[in-house]
Amino acid sequence: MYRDKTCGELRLSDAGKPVTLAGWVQRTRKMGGMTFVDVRDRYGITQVVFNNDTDAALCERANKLGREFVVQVKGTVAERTSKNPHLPTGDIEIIAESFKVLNRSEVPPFTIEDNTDGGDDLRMKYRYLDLRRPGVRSNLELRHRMAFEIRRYLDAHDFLEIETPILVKSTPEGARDFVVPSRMNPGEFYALPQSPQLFKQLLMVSGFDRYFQIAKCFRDEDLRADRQPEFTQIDCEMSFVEQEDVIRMFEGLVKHIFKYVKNIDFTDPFPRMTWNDAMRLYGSDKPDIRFGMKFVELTDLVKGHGFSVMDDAELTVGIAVPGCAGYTRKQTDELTEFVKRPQIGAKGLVWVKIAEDGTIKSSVGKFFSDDDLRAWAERMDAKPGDMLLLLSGPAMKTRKQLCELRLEMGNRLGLRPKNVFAPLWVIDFPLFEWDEETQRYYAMHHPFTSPNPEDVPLLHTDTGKVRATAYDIVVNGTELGGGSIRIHDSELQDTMFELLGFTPEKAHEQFGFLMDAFKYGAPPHGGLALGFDRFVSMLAELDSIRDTIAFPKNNSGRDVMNESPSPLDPAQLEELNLEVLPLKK
RNA sequence: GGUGCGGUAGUUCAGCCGGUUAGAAUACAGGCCUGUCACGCCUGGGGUCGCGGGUUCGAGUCCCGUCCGCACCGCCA
Repeated sequence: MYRDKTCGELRLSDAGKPVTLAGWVQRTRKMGGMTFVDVRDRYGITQVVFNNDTDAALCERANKLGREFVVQVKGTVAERTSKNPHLPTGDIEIIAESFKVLNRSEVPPFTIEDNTDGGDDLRMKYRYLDLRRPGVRSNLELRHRMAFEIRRYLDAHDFLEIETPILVKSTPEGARDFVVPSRMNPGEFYALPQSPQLFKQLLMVSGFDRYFQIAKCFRDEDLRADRQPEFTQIDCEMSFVEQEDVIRMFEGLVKHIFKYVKNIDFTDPFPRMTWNDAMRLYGSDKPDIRFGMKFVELTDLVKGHGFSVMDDAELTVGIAVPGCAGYTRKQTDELTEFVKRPQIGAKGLVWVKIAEDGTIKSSVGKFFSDDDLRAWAERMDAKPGDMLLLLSGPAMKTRKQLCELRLEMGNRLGLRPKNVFAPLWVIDFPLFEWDEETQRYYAMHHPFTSPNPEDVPLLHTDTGKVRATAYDIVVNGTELGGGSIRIHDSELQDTMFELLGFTPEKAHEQFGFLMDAFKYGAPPHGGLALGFDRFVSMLAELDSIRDTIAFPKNNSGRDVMNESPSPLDPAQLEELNLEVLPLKK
């Protein structure tokens, strides 16, 4: 036994007890005649005190301890004469009687503290040291706790946790696959799953009724702060359910997590919004409803005043920004620059300031009278002191641009606090999405999503209008997860493949096993998957999912700690019957 | 594939319109200090200014290229 207590558990009531602690040296403070050593483990920090009067040789040895040395300390718990209220163990200290250096440490390249002096890159290179920091550790503790509560909730609702394969068949639809060569089958490849979608549907055919898995998924696409090439989904599927059943079950799960992990109670049902409304009112299929500034369309009001930008535009749409009538020229210029950035791509921005005294200033005074502008303000329900911001252009593009501007204004006004959570179901997604480039329809969700039964007659006549039985759960403008009721009828599935441009042969080649399975009594079924990393980062109030993952990849998909990916040994390539082409310049 | 920002002591950063010996903080080492807990004080060591080229009498600074990191757009059914 290296220890009988941890560095986080001793309290005043333990005073007088002999203890043995083990941990890392957080810091030493040499006061001359005495030396304080903070010893840290996963559970906390305990101060150990060495006194020159008591044991000069021991104190001298303690003075030689460096940061992150691993030590074992034997001593007696004692009440401190000067307590530290910032530390749970701050009422006591260990009066050292002996100690052993279990291992030495080189000076770490950054400080092992919450406010570390290390940059992201360096922290990733020495991730094992970074993980010693309390902040990162508590993120992983939160992650564990959430996984535990997810299992507890789903188990209580009769879900079975079933593992599905990691080596699967490659499907060119959707995201790019990570690919694994098969040695035993030269020239053939597995793919890593983008999700266990097909397997969970097969489990429903097998009668498992309720399945879940906290599943690793893989997508070979470019990364972002909230996107990793391997990530984790809470993947679920249920039989004999309709949309309402799935929504109820997983609203319950999300509420359960908030309650038991964050102690936040959502008493009311989560609000719901159709995809159409989300696009019209927020310009996004994942609106952040922590704050207002809903879109108001002004196309009819602004036409015919000689302002060609608005006259020619398919859509003019605006938001009323509360309390910003005092914005300076510099600030409105900044906003104009913001929307003109290539990432957003607006041509310009129209602003109207409605001062508290009712006077109006705008960037379009040449074309519109104050009365015209007051009519805008009225429709937008703007109050004195507000500023209107308007964009014009092609409808969908302009909505997307205004969505970015709305979020920017929300940030500027502090309306997006990380500790406030606003969940929302977005429903009635379109089933298909038209792609201009390839001139064909794609499944907006995936090809197994069932159409809304009311819209089935439109499948061939008005394909783009068909709604899906699909739903997303959105929290604070982040897509936390989504799902759908699946097609369980092989005839309808054939129709879907046909509309998506699959020949029967192609469909059979890729999804034949699923279509075959559906011939043998597939129950009606549906499900949902939640992005676990995002969920954790949301509850940890982080912007990036990186610090919710023990060993994440960097922006270019590299693990800078172990320097992967890396070239293969020629012998390995030979064995796999593979050849690497010369790299393109 | 594209856009923006960044790369200077171990680390985080400053370094102006190109100018003489490149700074600060922190970390580290040595010394002093008996109640500290971001201890304090004194001293010290520490730099291929990412890399390559160019302009110039002279480049950390300007230009071109390149590599790396971060954020974003495209992409992510």
